[in-house]
Amino acid sequence: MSANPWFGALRLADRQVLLGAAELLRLRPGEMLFRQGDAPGGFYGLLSGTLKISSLREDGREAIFVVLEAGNWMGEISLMDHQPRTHDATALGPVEVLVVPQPVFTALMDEAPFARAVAAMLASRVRSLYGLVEDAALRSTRARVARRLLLLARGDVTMAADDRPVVPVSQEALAMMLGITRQTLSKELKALAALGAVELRYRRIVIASGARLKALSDPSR
Amino acid sequence: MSANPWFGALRLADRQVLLGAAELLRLRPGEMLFRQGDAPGGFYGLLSGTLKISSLREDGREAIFVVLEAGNWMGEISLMDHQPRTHDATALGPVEVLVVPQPVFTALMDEAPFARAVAAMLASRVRSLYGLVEDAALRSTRARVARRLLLLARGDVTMAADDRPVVPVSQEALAMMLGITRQTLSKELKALAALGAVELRYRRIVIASGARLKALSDPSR
DNA sequence: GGACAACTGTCAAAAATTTGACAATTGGCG
DNA sequence: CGCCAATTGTCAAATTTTTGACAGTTGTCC
Repeated sequence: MSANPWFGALRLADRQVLLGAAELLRLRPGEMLFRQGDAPGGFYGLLSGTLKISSLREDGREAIFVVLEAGNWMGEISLMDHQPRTHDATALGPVEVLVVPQPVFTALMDEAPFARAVAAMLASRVRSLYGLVEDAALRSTRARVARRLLLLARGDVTMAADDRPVVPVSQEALAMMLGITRQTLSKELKALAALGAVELRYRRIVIASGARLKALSDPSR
Repeated sequence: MSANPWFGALRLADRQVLLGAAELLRLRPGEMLFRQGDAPGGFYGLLSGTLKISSLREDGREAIFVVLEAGNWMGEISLMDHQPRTHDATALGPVEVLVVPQPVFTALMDEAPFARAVAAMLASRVRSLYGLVEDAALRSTRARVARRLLLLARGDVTMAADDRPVVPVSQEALAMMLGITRQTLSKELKALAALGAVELRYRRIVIASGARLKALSDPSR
């Protein structure tokens, strides 16, 4: 858990409080940690497994916002503004989550170092969200695909030593993250593959050339 | 300035430190407070006027993210992570800004109440950004137009007593906020007008029926 | 080692959006 | 009051994306 930069940068005392107060929760594949509209629950630390943060569309399909990997903490927003959850969190496989009760979190926020750390976490979240909004507003579909692949690759545990990261995601899921259809994504991926930026595999995408992909992630529409 | 809920909720002492350390900066119409790539400058409080936060597209056009009204504070993200600015901030008319130097801000962050307040501000920012991302990913163009109008109307100072808020923005600018072309926006606005939700004027849009507009802001694509 | 479900590749028609172009309207300013 | 620049209305062609439909692949689970 301490491998996570945010958690690792906390004061020892704060880390101990969090871990000491936390309850371990196990989720089966497909089980939900929380869903849209739920009351704020707690402060969650992902111990192992991956969580899908998504939102249901009216037509029954879903848009995936992000896939969280082990080490991440989340849930602080609802705790801070006492508003209900705006997304669903679903376990993609077996998941272990640490659940820190709201009162413990609130008490920690009375100390400047912890409050500052939470603010820093939120700041980085705002930054990456700005990136997403910018993408949607002014980038071509191709560039958006490229950027999302790079983003997903960064959190990659599968990162191979030879700098050919593997993004373990189905095209269906990737299309949902981008808010486009599978067919459109498929066409763009083909194009990226033809350019030598990626290689397509079953249920995963290999980044053949990060540099080439990055070059393709700039152009506007 | 204290009319702003965030600033008003600060401790008296913190408000005094901010105002005491701040320098007043006046901008002429079109002048820029900062631009993409600039080093973090300070913590900014908008005293009067409006600021446009935008980003330049490769083709020379711009995407407008948000238009800030007097009373808002901003700039805290760059101060927290020491990363350069990701957007341009341009004065839309004559503007007065309070500039709080970085060291003063950093010092304030050593106190829990202020750090907590900043975290709360960031949390609400994350929430509204989530809304934008969600819109882009899974809402129809019509719904996105409706939602943006409602969003812009909320910050409306022109809010008339009879509940017919006026959004003082040109169609060109609104299209840029939504990342669509003026022609597409025009068609959608026509449709909304035909449904009695809005009335189109020169350089402004009157919300004829907030309820009807809200009903139209739900459907996915 | 099959069987089967999940995933990917592809096509064509329909729908939506962009591009480019030009006329009509509006409101500020001299 | 009248001119002018900015804004809005509208069209049509070109492009992109979605919809719907199937066939082919891949990997997992008996």
